[in-house]
Amino acid sequence: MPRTVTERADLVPSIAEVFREYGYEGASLTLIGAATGLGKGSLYHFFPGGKEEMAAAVLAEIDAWFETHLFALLRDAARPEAAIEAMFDTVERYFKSGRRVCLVGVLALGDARDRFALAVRDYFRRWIAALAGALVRLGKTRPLAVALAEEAVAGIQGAIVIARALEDPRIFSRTLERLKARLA
Amino acid sequence: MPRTVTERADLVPSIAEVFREYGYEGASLTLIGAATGLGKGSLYHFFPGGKEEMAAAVLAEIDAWFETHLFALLRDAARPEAAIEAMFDTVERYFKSGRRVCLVGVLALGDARDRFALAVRDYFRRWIAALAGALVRLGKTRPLAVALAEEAVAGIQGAIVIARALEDPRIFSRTLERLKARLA
DNA sequence: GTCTATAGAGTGATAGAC
DNA sequence: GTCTATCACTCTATAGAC
Repeated sequence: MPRTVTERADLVPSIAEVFREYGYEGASLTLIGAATGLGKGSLYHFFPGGKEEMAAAVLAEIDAWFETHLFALLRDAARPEAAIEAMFDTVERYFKSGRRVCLVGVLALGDARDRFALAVRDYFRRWIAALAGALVRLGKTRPLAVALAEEAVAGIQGAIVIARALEDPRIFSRTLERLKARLA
Repeated sequence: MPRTVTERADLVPSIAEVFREYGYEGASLTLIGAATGLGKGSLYHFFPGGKEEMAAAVLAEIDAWFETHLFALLRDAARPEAAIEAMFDTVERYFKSGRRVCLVGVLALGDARDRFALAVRDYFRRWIAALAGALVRLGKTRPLAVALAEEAVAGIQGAIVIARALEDPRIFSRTLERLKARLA
């Protein structure tokens, strides 16, 4: 049997897509095995905690991605205006115009929500806080900035739901444009 | 063996809560049996198509509820302004300030989405169309009315996600207030 | 007897754990 | 790959209303 060395980190993106497509309950180890090309034995070698540890690893990776590609930029940008503009572009591309769901949002709605409640809450809190901070630096009062940030982040999540429901990616892009205009 | 006569329609609300709480995959017949107090025999007597028929019945009931309590009012109201105001009140109460998820939205995101795609698409289409119609009668141009209706319905779905994620019902009510103001 | 509502043991398949 | 638990579902049996 060949010994093709695999890194745990290399598995996470494949596993993430299975969770996104089938949800936490629907993502069976068989599906995850097929997506990664690994047997159950190998999967348990990398993730002794089983399915729950796999989902936690996926969540951590998503969180890290958003932290570096979105939240940090919103917090540190010299020009908050440009950072907000970039945020919407990044979101548009990341969620593939609503064809790709937000796994964090799916977990928030689903039955496994209690298991990942901390990570889910933290992700959305930090997104809203980072966006609100950028808006404050744009000259908005703090209460208004927080309100607008909440509206934008909720709007993005809702746009994913509606785009999937109507099977129409254009409504996702359209909604993002409107949300962007609300922040200006 | 007691013969306590049950109506199929009486079972649907209990089954609905199981689907809402556990999702389509997570809602096992054991859970549904416990929630309804019925054995598998009875469940299959009322729903020969099994779990899928149960979910379809739940979706149909939700659809009918929204049709009479929301969509019809938006379409027929003499005063569209009042109907829109009432819509937000009804939504606030129906979703229990975001503590109760929207099963239609959950199904739109989940893996069983293809099975119920028609019903899900129809529900959101009719909601957006009814709200847009009311906005037109309020004097908005049709394109603006459609844009605002899309934004409001997506915003409601997003507010549910965020309220669940942050475990904070107040953000749901707050977001609904802001969405209402956007339509005025 | 017949029909309807009920219960639940038993089916094979597949789940996640190891 | 092997394990046990659980899945959706089938089937037989039964009680009572007509």
